[in-house]
Amino acid sequence: MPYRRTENVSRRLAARRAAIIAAARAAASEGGLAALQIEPVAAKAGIAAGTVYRYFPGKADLVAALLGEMSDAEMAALRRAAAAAPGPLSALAAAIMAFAARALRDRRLLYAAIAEPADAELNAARAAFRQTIAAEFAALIAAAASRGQLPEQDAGLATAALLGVLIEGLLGPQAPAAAGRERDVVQSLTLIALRALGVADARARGLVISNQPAST
Amino acid sequence: MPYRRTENVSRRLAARRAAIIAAARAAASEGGLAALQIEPVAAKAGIAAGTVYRYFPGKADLVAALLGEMSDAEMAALRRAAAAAPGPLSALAAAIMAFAARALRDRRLLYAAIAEPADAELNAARAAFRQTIAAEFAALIAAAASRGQLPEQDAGLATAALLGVLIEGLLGPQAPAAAGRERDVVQSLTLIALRALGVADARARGLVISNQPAST
DNA sequence: GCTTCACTTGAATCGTGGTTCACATGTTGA
DNA sequence: TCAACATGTGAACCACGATTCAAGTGAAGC
Repeated sequence: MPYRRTENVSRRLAARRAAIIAAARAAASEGGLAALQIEPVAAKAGIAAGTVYRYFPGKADLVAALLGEMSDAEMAALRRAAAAAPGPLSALAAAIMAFAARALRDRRLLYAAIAEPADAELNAARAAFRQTIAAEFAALIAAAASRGQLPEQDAGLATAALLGVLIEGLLGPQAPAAAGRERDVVQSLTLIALRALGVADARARGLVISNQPAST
Repeated sequence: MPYRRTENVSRRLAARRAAIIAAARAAASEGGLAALQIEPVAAKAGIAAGTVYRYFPGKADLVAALLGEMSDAEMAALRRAAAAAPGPLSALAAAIMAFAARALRDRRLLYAAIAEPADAELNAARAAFRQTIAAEFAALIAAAASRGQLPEQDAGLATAALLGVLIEGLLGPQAPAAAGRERDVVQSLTLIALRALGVADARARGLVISNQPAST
């Protein structure tokens, strides 16, 4: 039996798989979904187009893998931000700011992932991505609501609205004007988001300021 | 000179053009953008595929025409709703409710028009559609702000956020649960939207109730 | 070195749906 | 009815990009 997959080879394969996903991320980040094509991605990863299909059954699976990675990273960041806050409402504010700050760091990529007009095949993967983030925010909202720090309201609608504020405010057509004043945008948008959820203006301003730096 | 276009023919042509747009609208309303294809639309309009190109240079132009019609209708409805209100803030609330109520009347169509993953060609037309609506809301926001009924804030961001609340709340993935309780959704979402803009919770509730029926 | 597979290649294939165009049919004014 | 032109037709064409696959390359064990 003259062939068995070696540890060494396994590592190489895994690395290549990761390289393909990284190439896909880079392509989407640079040129949006339009640039997320098999041939260019393969070229970026230094392999032939056909090889991609050794690692992913189809394009949809590749995109799903990329979105999965992004989803994990996003969730981790939100949790980290929330965990560092003193209370539920502050945690919610921190998570919102973290999301906004991260989004502005690579707007094109997030736009591609969450909002860019795309093939219907991607919708399932995209829905999962959105759902993951939505669930995270929903939990934070629920926590704050259970302490009476938010008014009674339809949780699903509130979560959707929050996502809407963030998506449209960060990625929407008027957002491009934000270059250079990311800090401002993050703070203003967080203020708006908190108000939308029912936090009084004055209180919201305080939360925005107390969660100041919003790095990472 | 043995041919000159007759009044009669002109009317027929105009009617057919309108029929094509209507067919496109129906297709999008029933099957989303995926159903908005030349051949099916032509069939719906009772003509051959090639004939569509006598009326529109290309698919993008057809879609643009449809979006233009929708845009006009939407703007008229918003203005009508706002005009009937007693003051600027009430007008804003009325417009928001009108938009939400109309959106729920044909969610699929609006989703196709504003948010559904689509070909990049449509983006220009779609952007114009969004821009029209955004401008309308921006004007209402500005009017209310100039009377001191809204706090100082970045107008563009506020408008984007408002659109985000509406789009995501009405058309987003979690929206489908709304069947049967449209009235509730319209009111809750309007409340959230007004709060996002800086209207205090209590005041916002009053505005939502006073603009009650939100018909048309 | 040699056999046996896994992995890689990239040109050819394929499906999709918008667009074209040679031809057919209508319409007008004489 | 006829000439001249507009309008309608739908099958053929085309571009695009995902996917396939027969042939080439490389690693593992003998």
